[in-house]
Amino acid sequence: MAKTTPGRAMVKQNSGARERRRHRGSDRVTIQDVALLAGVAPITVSRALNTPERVSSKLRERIEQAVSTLGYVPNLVAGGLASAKMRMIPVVVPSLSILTFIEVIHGIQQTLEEAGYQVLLGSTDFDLDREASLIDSVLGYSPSGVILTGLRHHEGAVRRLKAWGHPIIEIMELGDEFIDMNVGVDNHAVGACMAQHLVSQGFRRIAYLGTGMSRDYRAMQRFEGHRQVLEQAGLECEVLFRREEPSSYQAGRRLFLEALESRPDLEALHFANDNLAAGAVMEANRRGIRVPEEIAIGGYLGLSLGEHLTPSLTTVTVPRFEMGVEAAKLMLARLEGRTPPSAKVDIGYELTVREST
Amino acid sequence: MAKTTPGRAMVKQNSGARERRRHRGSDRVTIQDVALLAGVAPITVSRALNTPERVSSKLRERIEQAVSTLGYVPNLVAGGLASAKMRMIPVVVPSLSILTFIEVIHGIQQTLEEAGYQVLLGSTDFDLDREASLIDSVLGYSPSGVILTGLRHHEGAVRRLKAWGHPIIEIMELGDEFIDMNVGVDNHAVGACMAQHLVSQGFRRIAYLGTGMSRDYRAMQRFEGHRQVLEQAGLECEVLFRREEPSSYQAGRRLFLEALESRPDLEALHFANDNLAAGAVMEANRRGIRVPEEIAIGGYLGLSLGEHLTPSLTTVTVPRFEMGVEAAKLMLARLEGRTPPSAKVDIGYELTVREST
DNA sequence: CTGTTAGCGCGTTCAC
DNA sequence: GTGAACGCGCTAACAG
Repeated sequence: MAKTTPGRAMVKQNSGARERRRHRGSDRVTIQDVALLAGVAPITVSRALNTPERVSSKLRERIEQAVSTLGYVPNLVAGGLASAKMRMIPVVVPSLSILTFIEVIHGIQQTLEEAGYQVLLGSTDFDLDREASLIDSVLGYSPSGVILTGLRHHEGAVRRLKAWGHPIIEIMELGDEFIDMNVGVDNHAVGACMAQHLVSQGFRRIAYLGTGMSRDYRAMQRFEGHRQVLEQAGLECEVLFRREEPSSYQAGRRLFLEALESRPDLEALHFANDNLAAGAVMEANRRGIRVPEEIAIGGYLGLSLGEHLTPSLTTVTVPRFEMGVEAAKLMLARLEGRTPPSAKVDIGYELTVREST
Repeated sequence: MAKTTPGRAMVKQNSGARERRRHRGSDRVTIQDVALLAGVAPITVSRALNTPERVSSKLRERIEQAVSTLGYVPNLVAGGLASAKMRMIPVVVPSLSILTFIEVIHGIQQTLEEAGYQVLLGSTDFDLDREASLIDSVLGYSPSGVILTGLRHHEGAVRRLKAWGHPIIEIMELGDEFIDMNVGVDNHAVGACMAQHLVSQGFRRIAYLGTGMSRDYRAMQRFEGHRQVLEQAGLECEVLFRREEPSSYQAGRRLFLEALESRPDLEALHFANDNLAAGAVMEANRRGIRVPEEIAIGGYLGLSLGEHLTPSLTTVTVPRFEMGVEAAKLMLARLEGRTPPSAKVDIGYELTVREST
């Protein structure tokens, strides 16, 4: 019997493998194959991979050897089912065509990927119902946590999320009624900041120009900050909105021309973001209108473009990439069981005064 | 016995539920709960959800009813394990800080999400080893397919991918040696196209200026196209490279100044992309250098910015969003069992002549 | 068209 | 420090 052992072992191995794959044969290398080769139990392989410190270095080495000779790649789905946790974080944003969200996602992705988490992308087109169903479906992936945009969501979704019990971060906006954690910027203060700057520069006839506020209520919050400052300064609050149109250089150019036409006595224009403001500066260049001598222009975001235009653009800069990084760090802290100092992070903003005002 | 049936049924249901959750109690609603409420077998619920046409409308209705009263959300991980397919497509790109990739991702994401697939984001920082390990780890999610950037990959990764047996699309670049499917643009032709334009405009002293080619070999392919055209025209091929630096408006401005300084007799500048070219135009504006009278500027990409600058930018436009959409469509075709007309899609490009040349 | 049975590959639980 | 047994929730395979 002893002398047949090797042969029998091999036969058993083969037939065992075939047996297991009787029905739906994926020919993937499994933890079982590794265990067989390393001469240990599957669970030991699992431990060697997930909690190496709980396995003797001798076995660990043998297992690592087997892993690399077989080219074993863990089946994260099986692991996820067993442990009810996938190393995955869905990030749900309103749109991927708006640079702001992209930059935040970049920060999130970079930080999470370094820590071994993958980012799942979802976009809602600013529709809270779509957001709700998207949230439901991504929860089906058993993610480790979720990152959402804004503080306003479908009521049912909020209820389900609160019951869910895993880390949730709401980004972009700051407030008191968040689900779990909150990283963002005070939109109202941002709008007020630029308005304050324009007023303090001595401008009196100031207009606020924006697009898309019917979709993105955060743009409306910034406007509200602007409005209050003007009111307190006793100034009239001129507005030019194109609520349905997305922001673009093109839209900025049009808005600029319209404003000049309808109110030629305007002294300063506060644009809802740098895309619009940059469009306005470029239109002014094309028409030979001097900025800020004939009319001043202010934006919001801190797009790198604004720095290079002539005149360079005064703006309120929000650290968007850093916002993503902070959100990811907060997420990781919670995932690793650390208790973050605060569940709410104000990412801040900065008034960047340049030539256009 | 008969009269106790309802009671017993309830008891059984409850105790059964408890029993199942003996060990690790997730209190999630499962397909089992739905089946119980609808009075059918779990598999019927599964079918009603995944292939509704194979279930009688009567049962389907009852099941839908049960689903919504219980608020059942499918556990995609369990389904993924059972079917060896998660409705998920990893998209692996070199960088999320380069707008081009973002726009392609946008097209992919939008198209796939409509079809009920989620996009998993991965970035490699142009490192083929990182790409290889990223590929290995995303395959662990049992995705339905994979989208990769470029045709050059780690050798082992290519081998494993070829053995994998699911749809794989390589984007951005066009070639004959692709793994499974290929959607992209002919970089060599793109570079030649702009060079051809500049030569045909009568420019003779032409320089090619680029950044980052040590990381992104596709930039080098475009340059090679440029070089060949100049050679055939009997012109000298001037170059100014900053191989390590990423592209930015800032880099474009510096490159522009350096070129003027080192070779004041240059007539036209062919920039490796619109970020650089736009930077150059903006620097020219700032210095009062007339474009194209004193020096012409051409770019590549078709960034919307180029259209709004003064002078507006001549460029070779590549439909990046559409490239993503096409890649996603090809993926979907394969996933739905349709055989696409071709495994290779040339997304094309267009010379957009504007004021800067 | 519907149900029964048997896993998918791994990690948790409990025992040694 | 290591292993055996079991089940996570769902679907493929086969039968009726």
